[in-house]
Amino acid sequence: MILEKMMNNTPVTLKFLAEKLKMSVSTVSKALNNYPTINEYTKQRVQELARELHFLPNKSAINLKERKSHLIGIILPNLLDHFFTRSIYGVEQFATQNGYNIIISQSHDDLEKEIQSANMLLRNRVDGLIVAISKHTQDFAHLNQFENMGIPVVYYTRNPSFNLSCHKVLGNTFQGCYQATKFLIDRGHQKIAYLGGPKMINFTHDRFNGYINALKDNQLPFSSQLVAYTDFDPENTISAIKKLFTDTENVPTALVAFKEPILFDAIKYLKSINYPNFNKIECIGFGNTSFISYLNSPPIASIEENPESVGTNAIKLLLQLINKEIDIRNYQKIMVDCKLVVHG
Amino acid sequence: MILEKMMNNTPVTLKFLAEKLKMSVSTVSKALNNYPTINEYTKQRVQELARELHFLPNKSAINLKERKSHLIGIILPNLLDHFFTRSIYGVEQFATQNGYNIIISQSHDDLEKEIQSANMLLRNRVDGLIVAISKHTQDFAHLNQFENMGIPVVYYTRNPSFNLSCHKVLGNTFQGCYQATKFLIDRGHQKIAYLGGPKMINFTHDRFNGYINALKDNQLPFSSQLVAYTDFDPENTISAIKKLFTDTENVPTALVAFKEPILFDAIKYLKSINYPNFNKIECIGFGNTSFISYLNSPPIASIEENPESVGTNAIKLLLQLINKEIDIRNYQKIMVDCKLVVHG
DNA sequence: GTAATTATTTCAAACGTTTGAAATGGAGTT
DNA sequence: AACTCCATTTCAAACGTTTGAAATAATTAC
Repeated sequence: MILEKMMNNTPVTLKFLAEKLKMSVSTVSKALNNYPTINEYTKQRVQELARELHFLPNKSAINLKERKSHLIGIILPNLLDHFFTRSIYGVEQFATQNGYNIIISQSHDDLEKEIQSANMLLRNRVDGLIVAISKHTQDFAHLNQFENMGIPVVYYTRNPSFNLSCHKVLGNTFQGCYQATKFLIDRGHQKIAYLGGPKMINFTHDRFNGYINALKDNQLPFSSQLVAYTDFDPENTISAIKKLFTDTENVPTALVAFKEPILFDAIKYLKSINYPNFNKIECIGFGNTSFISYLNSPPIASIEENPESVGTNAIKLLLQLINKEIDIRNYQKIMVDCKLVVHG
Repeated sequence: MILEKMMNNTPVTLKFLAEKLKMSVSTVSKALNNYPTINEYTKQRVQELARELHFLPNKSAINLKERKSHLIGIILPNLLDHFFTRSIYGVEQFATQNGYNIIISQSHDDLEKEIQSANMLLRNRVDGLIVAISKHTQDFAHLNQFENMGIPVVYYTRNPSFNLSCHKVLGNTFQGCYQATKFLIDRGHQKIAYLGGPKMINFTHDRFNGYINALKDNQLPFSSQLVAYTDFDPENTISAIKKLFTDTENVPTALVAFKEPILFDAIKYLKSINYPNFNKIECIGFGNTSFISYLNSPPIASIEENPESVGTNAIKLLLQLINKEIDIRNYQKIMVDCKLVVHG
């Protein structure tokens, strides 16, 4: 009879177990949750039957009762950037360990999609949100809704550039860039170029400062001729590289770049024009892409941003906020150090 | 008064709206769901207040009532392989359009983690599952649970190699490999090597067959000297390449490889040993990696596997199964064609 | 003006849990 | 025999929706 019930897939609920065992639903519930007031023998009987019938508590019911979803929302620009996929790994691991599941949504760097994602996650009543904002996010109404409803939000990596009060977990991009520049200085370079990224991404400036400060701390002069900016469009990178390497007499011998794909575009171009002393130029970029070993003029080192650690820090902070171990208005800022990885 | 209630974040529920409007909960519910029996004016009033107070229906409650979670589970080996992240894009788009959210879990090619993921998704009562199994999955008990509970499962890309009855969406890897081989033949190559992947991945054999058939259809002889197998370990790729290119008199002039990273390892090695006529060798691999443009001995073409389309097909099939437009026991097999992308 | 019809709203149960309060059934005490 | 006390179990309400059936109000027909 029990088997029969299983077969025509009537769901196995507390009520069903209770009927089989001829006891009340609450006894069954409490037995499964190991309440001290329940008799040991009763617990055994209940747990045994539950196992036998593959009882799975219905999460929707629990969530409704507990007014929790046990869901963490993540909004990020895309899953094609390994920084983000690696960061998810850190989030997922820690979240799962603590009984939360994650629900990922890509904004594709589009504000409209980001708003949609936010609303979707809101409808799903996520217990918290981790977000790397799109390039175009200036207005935060769709994200502020969460805090207004008491749902904590942690901004990570990409975050509001103006100092909006919010929880942040960031790569210590200043330190990373400082370290890379210092490394090149220690190798004897005097003229180190800096190839910056889109100015609208908030940490662009921090990286530049890392570069500047390393120069200053080592008594090297700063020259604006050695600095250029680009974005992810290879054309613009080529223009920037022309400024730095060909249309100048202040020729650099080393280069620190905003991000590896940009650096690769730069290297590709220099190589394509047979730039004199090309293989003397030492380059470093943010990223530590796994493909580096296939390049045959690879960067000398990479600035590893430890995305897993950024993710882990973000979820840890978020869980503290959810559990009210930290007050939601007591805004936190966590920096995760970068690490210089020397190749070869 | 209304504002006050909003402020101390009492949740805005149907009941709350009903009280404000002095009508019953069911009227409010029906008004929001646009029931024809509800008076137009009433609908207006309800919808206006709902908008004003940012009413968001509680999904847990709806899910409980409807016995649905509106959640699609995805289990895949990892998010670092662009094939998978691109496939997710296809899934996400279509799922969202149809009112489903996706919840992604990585197995890291570990059976134990895959089992955990499966159980987690089961507890969350996903309405359907899309899965690319781990390399080590031989036993399917943890995945069969879903169908036993009436939850449809679509295997995609990686799927049970023996012809287990199940729904499958696969890249037409035979056709892709055939096309690539044919392309090389048409360019005049007579000796085309085939570098295969791990034999435990089910579609390895299909690719090989594509290669073989292209040779046969074009009256080229097959030689086992021109075939070698490897996995993702560069050491093994080097051994395979030695067999194919150096320890033989039957020297190939072209190469079809199982996957691009493997092909890159091969190219890197041949280059490193200054293989004679290196730049005459024409290579093709599965993948169409975005990094190809940075290589300076890039493959002549890529076999684009259209992961987005694989994803879209998987979710479309899954939704048909969920909606019972296709019987769950009426096992489907969908092939998604590859496309040869010629570089340069 | 009453009955019949139609439009609209409300009732009430259900989905599957959790949990404090109340009830039950002994055992131990006097 | 009546009482207290404890262990254990059950009751009942609640979480926020949905939805068919029932009730009510408004309109039309005769």
